[in-house]
Amino acid sequence: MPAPGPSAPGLRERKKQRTRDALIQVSLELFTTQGYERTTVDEIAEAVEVSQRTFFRYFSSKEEVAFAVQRMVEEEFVRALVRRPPEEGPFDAMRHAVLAAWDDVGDVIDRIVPVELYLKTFFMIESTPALLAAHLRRSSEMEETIARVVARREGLDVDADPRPRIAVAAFGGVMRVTGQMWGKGPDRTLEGIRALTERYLDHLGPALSLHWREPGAPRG
Amino acid sequence: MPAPGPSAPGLRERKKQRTRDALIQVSLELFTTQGYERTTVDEIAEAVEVSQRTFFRYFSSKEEVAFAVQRMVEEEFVRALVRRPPEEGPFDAMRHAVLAAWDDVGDVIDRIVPVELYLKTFFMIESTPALLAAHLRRSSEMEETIARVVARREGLDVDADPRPRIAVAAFGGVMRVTGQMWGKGPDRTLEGIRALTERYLDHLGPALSLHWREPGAPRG
DNA sequence: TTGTCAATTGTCAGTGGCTGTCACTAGCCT
DNA sequence: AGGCTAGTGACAGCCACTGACAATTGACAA
Repeated sequence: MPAPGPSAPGLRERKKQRTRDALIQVSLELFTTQGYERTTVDEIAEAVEVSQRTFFRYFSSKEEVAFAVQRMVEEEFVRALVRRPPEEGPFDAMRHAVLAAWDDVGDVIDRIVPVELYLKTFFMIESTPALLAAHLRRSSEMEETIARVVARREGLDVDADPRPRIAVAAFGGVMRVTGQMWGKGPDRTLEGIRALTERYLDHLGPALSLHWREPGAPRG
Repeated sequence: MPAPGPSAPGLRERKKQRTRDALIQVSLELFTTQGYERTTVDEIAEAVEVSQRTFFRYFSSKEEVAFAVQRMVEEEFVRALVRRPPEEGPFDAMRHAVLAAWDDVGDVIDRIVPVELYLKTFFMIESTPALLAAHLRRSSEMEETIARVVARREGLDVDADPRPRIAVAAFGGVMRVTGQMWGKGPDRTLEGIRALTERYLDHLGPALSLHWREPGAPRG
């Protein structure tokens, strides 16, 4: 019997992982080629050779599978943010975290699906009303998470001081515009969105990168 | 035959309007008392004594009816923004427009449903995932509209200069946080949300209210 | 190896949002 | 009065999603 190292989680577990990956891959492929609405869950299930019921055991909704990869990207960003040195101000930290995340996600994504497919998916999300709505809700949850991280970095209480949430909301707003504009523009590559991120943040930065710890902080 | 003045749009038209208003009122009442998900379209239709099919002829989805009043509020804001004097900077204009809108919407809403019901609806939207998603997507469309208004005011081209969209995104982000915090807080009145709006915008203002027309404007 | 347990899956039936179709009713207009 | 047509109801059907139960299969111990 082989020692169950960290790379041998048992047959059952591996099978599950394979099914999950297959569902993601097939879903994104169908979504990006035929469109999200024109793809039925039955179709996906059939292509992966599982029952429709099983699909819903892996993903609680058709929407969720569309965000499976996106979720990894977001987690990468949060990790990057937590890693930023504490002496950085909130905006610098967020800014550097996004850019660092864009540098690293390529590898992370490639472990599940081709980066190309992820980019197409991202574009599809932006242009499918139902998915755009879901995306924005997810972003908003994300912002809450980030606001808490920022607050912790600054030693503040999110519920007592509105500044973390406000700053993150403004930052998030810019990130969303970046995503939209990237989708509309011609350069649909990872480098493209990274460059755009940098450029757009430059517009907000000069106006917002004040240090909160300095005197003159606004009242509670 | 009575002269069809502006207040006499024909029996058929009036009947339609009454059906529509009834659908809105009943829907919001049911949504806010039983919850959105636990209210079926059949239920609404039955209460108004129309067929389910007719409901969908008035509103393209169950979601849409939930935003019928919200839509009026948004339109009020855009009107207020357009009315702002051109010498005001973008942020001052948006800020004053929101506050002016909060002052006026009371009357506008009351023509259709009690303001009380609208406030309860607003709260319900914030706390129902499916509606929150829809709300955010609508907000994002709203921001695009506003960005164009702002750009026109400043004599800019939205597609050439990213600043209008970025500024509006940041502003919109703060407005959304305001809505959320209002929902979580104790003071669920129109005055409450107006005050909170003012307070939160004060936090962003000092950092962002620079004049774009001054020298030192960022590059393209 | 084999039997048992528990996790995973398939099948089936049902709910609810939403759409197309078609016949019918009722306001409108000459 | 009578034809026209907007608005409606009734019906059938698609699809996302869920609960319940039975069948299967990997895990693990005897």
